[in-house]
Amino acid sequence: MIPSSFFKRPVLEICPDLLGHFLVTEIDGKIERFEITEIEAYDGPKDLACHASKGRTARTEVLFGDPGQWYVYLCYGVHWLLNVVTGPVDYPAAILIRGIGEWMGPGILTRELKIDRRFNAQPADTATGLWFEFSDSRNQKYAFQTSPRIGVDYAGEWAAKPYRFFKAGYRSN
DNA sequence: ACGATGATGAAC
DNA sequence: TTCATCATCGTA
Repeated sequence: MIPSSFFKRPVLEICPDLLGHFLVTEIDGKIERFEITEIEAYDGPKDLACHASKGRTARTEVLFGDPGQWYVYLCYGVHWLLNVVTGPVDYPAAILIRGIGEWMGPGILTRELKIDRRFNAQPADTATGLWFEFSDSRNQKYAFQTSPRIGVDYAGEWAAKPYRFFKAGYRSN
């Protein structure tokens, strides 16, 4: 299991290290592993695309909390989106999981993995039934590319920042 | 290109 | 309490 300490550092530093490793589910005793192929960084109070740019509210409280916890919210009233909170401590940032294995798209993967608000503010560990694992060693590096984030055109200059990370060949659009 | 569908934050 | 907005997706 990837320990919470892995997430206790700047989000832009974590993203390249997380690609290629695994998101793991345990549902009804059955364990499944999915390679992480596409993610996005949401980086702090000044990032207009980050929900925490609205400040500390009931919804964003988890972003200010412990690194390594899940942040799950309902998007467009339709899809649950899965994020993991990153550090540093008291700095509101997170990584959106956009593509895993065959499932491309942040709303599709949560539907397939039965992820909803039950996971919000829960730790990413085996007790929760949703966690990360290193594919080989924690220092394994995988080739990746970047692009602007998807669906955040409203965020001004922040919309153009290359905060989307994806493994080569796994670009979903 | 557009509608579904509901939580959220801000205004009133 | 009302209103605009929104880290998407399937159908057309």
